[in-house]
Amino acid sequence: MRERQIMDAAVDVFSRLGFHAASMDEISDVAGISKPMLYAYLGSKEELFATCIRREATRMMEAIATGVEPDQEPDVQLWSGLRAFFGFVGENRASWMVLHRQASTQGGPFAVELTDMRTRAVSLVAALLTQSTKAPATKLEAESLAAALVGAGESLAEWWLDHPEEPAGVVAARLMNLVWMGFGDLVDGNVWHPPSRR
Amino acid sequence: MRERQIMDAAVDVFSRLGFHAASMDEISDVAGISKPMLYAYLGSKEELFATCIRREATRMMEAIATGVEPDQEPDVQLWSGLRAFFGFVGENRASWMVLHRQASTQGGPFAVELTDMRTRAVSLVAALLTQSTKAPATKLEAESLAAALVGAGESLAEWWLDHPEEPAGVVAARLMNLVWMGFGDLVDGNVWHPPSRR
Amino acid sequence: MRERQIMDAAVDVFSRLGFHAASMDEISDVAGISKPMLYAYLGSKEELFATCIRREATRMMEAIATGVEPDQEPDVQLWSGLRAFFGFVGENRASWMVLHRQASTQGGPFAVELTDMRTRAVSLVAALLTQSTKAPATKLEAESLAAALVGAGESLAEWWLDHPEEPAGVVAARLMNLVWMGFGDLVDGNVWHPPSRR
Amino acid sequence: MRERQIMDAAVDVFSRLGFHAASMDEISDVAGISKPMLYAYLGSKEELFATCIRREATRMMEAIATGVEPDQEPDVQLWSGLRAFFGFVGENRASWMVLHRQASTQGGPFAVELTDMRTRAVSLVAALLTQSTKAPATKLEAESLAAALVGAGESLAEWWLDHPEEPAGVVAARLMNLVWMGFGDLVDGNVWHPPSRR
DNA sequence: GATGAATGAGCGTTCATTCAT
DNA sequence: GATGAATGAACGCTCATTCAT
Repeated sequence: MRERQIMDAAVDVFSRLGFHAASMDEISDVAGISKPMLYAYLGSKEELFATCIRREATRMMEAIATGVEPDQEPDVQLWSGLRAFFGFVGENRASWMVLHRQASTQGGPFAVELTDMRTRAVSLVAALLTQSTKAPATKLEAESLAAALVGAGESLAEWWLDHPEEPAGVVAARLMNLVWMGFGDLVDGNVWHPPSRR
Repeated sequence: MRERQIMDAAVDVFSRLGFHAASMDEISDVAGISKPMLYAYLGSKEELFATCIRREATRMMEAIATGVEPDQEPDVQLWSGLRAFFGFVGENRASWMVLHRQASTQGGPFAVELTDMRTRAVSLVAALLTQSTKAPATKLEAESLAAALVGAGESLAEWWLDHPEEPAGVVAARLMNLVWMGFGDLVDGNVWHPPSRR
Repeated sequence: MRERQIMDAAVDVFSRLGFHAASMDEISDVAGISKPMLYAYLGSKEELFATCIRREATRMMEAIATGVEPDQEPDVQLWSGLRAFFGFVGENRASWMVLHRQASTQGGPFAVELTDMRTRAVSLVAALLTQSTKAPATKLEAESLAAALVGAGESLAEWWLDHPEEPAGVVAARLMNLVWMGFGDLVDGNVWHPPSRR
Repeated sequence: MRERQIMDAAVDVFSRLGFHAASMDEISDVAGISKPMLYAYLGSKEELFATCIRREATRMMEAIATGVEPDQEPDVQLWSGLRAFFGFVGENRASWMVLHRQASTQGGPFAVELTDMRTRAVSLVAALLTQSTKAPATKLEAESLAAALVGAGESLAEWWLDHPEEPAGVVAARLMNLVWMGFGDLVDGNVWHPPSRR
């Protein structure tokens, strides 16, 4: 499909240059089509950007939803989710950047798309937290913890880009340990292991 | 100093409008000087922005360094660091926005400044982790965990911008609990408390 | 004929939107054909517009020629001509607008078509004037007076577009009185009446 | 004044090409300045056009107001007005075109400027007509006759451009004869003469 | 014969940047 | 040292015009 090829180019350019610095000229160049075609297929620059965000958000959420194992214990669920997340980021650097970085700086229409995705992600984590009988987490608490988790994931993913020798699983396990065990346990030498090794 | 007054204006305008939407005209207006002076003192728009980032990053690192209590137990050190961080963000919204939100979306020259700051923060936390006798963390492990923590802090701070009704202490405590106790303890109802209440 | 249907659409669109705002897309849409066909039949946008002007000018001149009664006294001839003119304008707003309003504002190629029509109209009136035995009008005099009369008619017709509540006959009679009796008689209360009431 | 020189260029270009076909590039070229200066001095294209119309309308009305002799008989007043009008048009072809032709085709903001001027012109003529005791002209009648007169003047002025050998006074006298004496008198050989020759 | 799909060229507008004073 | 005035270079967007089918 033609739209697909254009959006790929747009995600590439947006993630490299940011919304404002990206020019429709460059996007159409990268896509290998003329500017009028770009407008015919995807509308204005803002519409194009919003569409990019929506598409990438959906792709990532689907990757995570596919990877997660909903019938397992909470820790296993979180573990599978993180693994899926790092797997996706590892293979879709541009997607992730356009999705999160860029979208959060441009106000207005884009905030909606991002809020949508964050809400879905937060719901997932919040569900995990409130599943457990003993954790009477408020909505605000769950939300903020989810935000922290997402940020930790993002930051770690970025760090990972500078240390590509580490496999995705190791990086994911490291974050899993941080958020599940906490530094408190870690400094005591207690670590969390995937279920197969328990 | 003349530079000081110009930079204050720049941080104000950049944080309100973002890098691209901010115009040198407006910055010079707010600074109360003419545009040629602006260029004479701070160079190009990009240089000015990079300088802003550098200055604000330094201010923040200093605030944290001042707040942290280096002779205490690791958890107290972390806690005091987090409190200082969220305290700074709460009182310097403009600094923080220009620093983080804007810088992270503009490609190229600015990433360097941001990476610098993140590296310094990561080093601090990594030192904390390796201080502890029982944690045989490799340098790589410590660094990645620190990266995750810093990211969680950044992300939570950003979330906080949209929920200003929460007091700084509450937000900091929430992150402290997450990273010290871990979800594993949290779902069991175990929480971390500041030293005065132990 | 295919051309006929296209030109009808063109006159409609041109008169509604003006030359520049009218797009070949809209004209082909209204005509119910594809754009390549539009170009095949009528050439460029400028050619199409010129053709519209020519067609509508011809239609109008024919309407007037049909309405005029050449064997009557000069005043009756003039009267019947004016009546025919205002009758045509009243029933062909679109024609008239595209013809006059639009054509007169676009420079260059279109002026020719308009000048042609005006020349033909002026010739008719000039002939009327020189018919009369007692008027030793030079060719130049007759032509200039005719030009003035035609302009008065055009302008009054345009004024009429903004005051559609007036019947065609009243407007025509008003111009007839002006050009036949003159202000000199009008301010004395002398008016001209159509022959049936003499 | 810099504005003056820009407006002269704008009137020139607008009158040659029409509102839409005129480009800001060409106007700035003709004015001998850069496009940003054009925008700095006169605002957007629409504002520039409106300003042109306003200026030219004012110039013309002043020329006529200066030429007219308000304490004379109605016919002398009209005569002096017509003479002033043709004098102005003879020396300001571009002004007149941008003023009348162009303004009447563009809707919206420009109509206001034009309506203003037409209202002032119509008032003058209507005052002439209603001055005379015997002419109980309604407002509508006066307005329409004034429109016709204006159109006749315009058309004759245009005809004049193709016959530049005729002096302004002769052309003005011809229109004076038409509108004061009417064809009825003219075909009988009765003509109107300026007061000095009566 | 007819068209869907494509584009070259241009427009109005803005802004970082720099002379002339 | 300081500035008002000026501009080169883009940018988002549109449209008359034409291939490939």
